[in-house]
Amino acid sequence: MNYWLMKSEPAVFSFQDLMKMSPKGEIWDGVRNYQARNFMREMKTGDRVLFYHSNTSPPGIAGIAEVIGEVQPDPTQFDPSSKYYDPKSSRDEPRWIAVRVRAAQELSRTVSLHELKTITELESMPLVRKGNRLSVMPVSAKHAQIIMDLAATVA
DNA sequence: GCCAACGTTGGC
DNA sequence: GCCAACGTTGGC
Repeated sequence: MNYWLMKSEPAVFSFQDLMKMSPKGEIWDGVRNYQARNFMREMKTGDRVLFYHSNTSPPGIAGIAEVIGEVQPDPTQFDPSSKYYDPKSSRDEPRWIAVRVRAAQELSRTVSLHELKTITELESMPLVRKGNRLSVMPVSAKHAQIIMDLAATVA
């Protein structure tokens, strides 16, 4: 079982929104970055996802989600009415993929980016590095555990 | 709203 | 293949 981090703007889709979708979860589509896509390809059922709220105040880890089902072609790439439509993609050779996730664990509090930046052991996390814009990234089991332990403590 | 960082596009 | 121009992300 591997850990990942995925970013979402809570004004668009929040962890609370995902919880409302239980137990079916929601398809995570619209990823249009090759590096992020390549990470998604490695996702397996049961993998855990740190659900990160971006573009909000404060940004931070809002909950834990879980990958369910296999990685699949992102249906929005074939839909001309979707803002994620990609005319260069084809059903024979889909360019983009999506994955279904569901809420797995509610955290007792959000762990803010600011707080993560104060933890020495998390210095090597891409997330806390300046200028990082990747929306999907792997997280080591050790880092994931540190973050979940943090969430269980009082801020 | 600002802007740094980064990815993509396309002319050459 | 280079790189300027442009668009997007996302913290602040």
